[in-house]
Amino acid sequence: MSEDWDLFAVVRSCSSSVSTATIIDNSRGVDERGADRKKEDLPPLFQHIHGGGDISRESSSCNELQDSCKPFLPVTTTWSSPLPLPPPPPVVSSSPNILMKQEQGLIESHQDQKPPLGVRVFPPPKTISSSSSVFVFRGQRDNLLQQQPQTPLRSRKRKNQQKRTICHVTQENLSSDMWAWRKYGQKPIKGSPYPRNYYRCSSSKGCLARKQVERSNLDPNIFIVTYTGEHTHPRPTHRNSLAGSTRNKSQPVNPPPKPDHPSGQTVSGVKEELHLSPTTPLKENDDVQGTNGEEEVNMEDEEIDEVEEEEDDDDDVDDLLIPNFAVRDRDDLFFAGNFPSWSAGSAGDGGG
DNA sequence: CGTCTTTGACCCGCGC
DNA sequence: GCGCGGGTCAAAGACG
Repeated sequence: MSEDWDLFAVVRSCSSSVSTATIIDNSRGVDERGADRKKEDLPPLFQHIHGGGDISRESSSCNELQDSCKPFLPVTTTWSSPLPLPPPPPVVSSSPNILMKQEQGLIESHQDQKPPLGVRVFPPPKTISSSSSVFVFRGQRDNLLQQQPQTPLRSRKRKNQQKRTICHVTQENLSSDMWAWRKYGQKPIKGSPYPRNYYRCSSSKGCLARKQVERSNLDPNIFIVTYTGEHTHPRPTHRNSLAGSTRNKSQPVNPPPKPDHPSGQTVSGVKEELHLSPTTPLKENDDVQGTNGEEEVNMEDEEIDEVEEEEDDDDDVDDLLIPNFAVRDRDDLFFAGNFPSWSAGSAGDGGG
């Protein structure tokens, strides 16, 4: 039962088979998990979980997200805005419509618009549409950027306070993250048969970037990756192969803490795919975005550029809606400290 | 030796 | 104000 979670430990490395990646911005203020949760087979392409709007804008914010999700980004850049969203503010994901509790089970495909192949569009969650639930993250972005010096020992900015970027990825993509993550906790989530794993960036000691990985109760094949905080260091060109990096072979993966799920859904059936370890060394051809692999995802860099700037203006919206494809190597820009030159390759990941 | 994983406990935010 | 749940810390063990 818990073996599966070993996979979660897989936050990085692995094959670069980026096929399914859903990036959505969610706010934990909603409790829609009961929704129809229609679990449809996610297309081999990466899915986009949010209803329309200017992708350019939505994708703007999440710098970190971009970075983290980048690996998940498929080369296919399909986008569609099926939802008649109101004129999105000049900011990133200010549209409540785009926010959804994917993890909660709000996933629904807006087939009406017939999104491009591989693209999954989700209608604006009715519940979430309430500004109350949607804007829980308001003003957090700033905090994140400044909280570093102020962050108490336990920077537990509540859910509604932290900027969170949610990505839905398949197991395959799960490990496509180039960042070095270190697991620091695991907790059973109420309402979900699967526990949530907590990772923090181990590339740098002071890095505030965190990552949560949990299996979607809707589709066990989908993993919900939530990124929080920002990396305070340049993106590693290569994963540091630390001492215990590859220890997933026979590790007693933390068993899924008694599934709260009434259904008693078993994690089995997915374990097969879980063999990766969060610290698995990155493969050369994997994504190694630090150097050139990122190039693969470069589709509309320029567009991204614009968006990024816009996001800057936006204080209210901390939620990041980053379209998978939107993610590019522009990440360097979003580093807390801006490392214009780290792109050279000597990111000093080892602890730069 | 250094780093990572696992696990229990603690702390705190949020809802009632 | 209380309880629940989530997020984080810290210690022990394990691996390369």
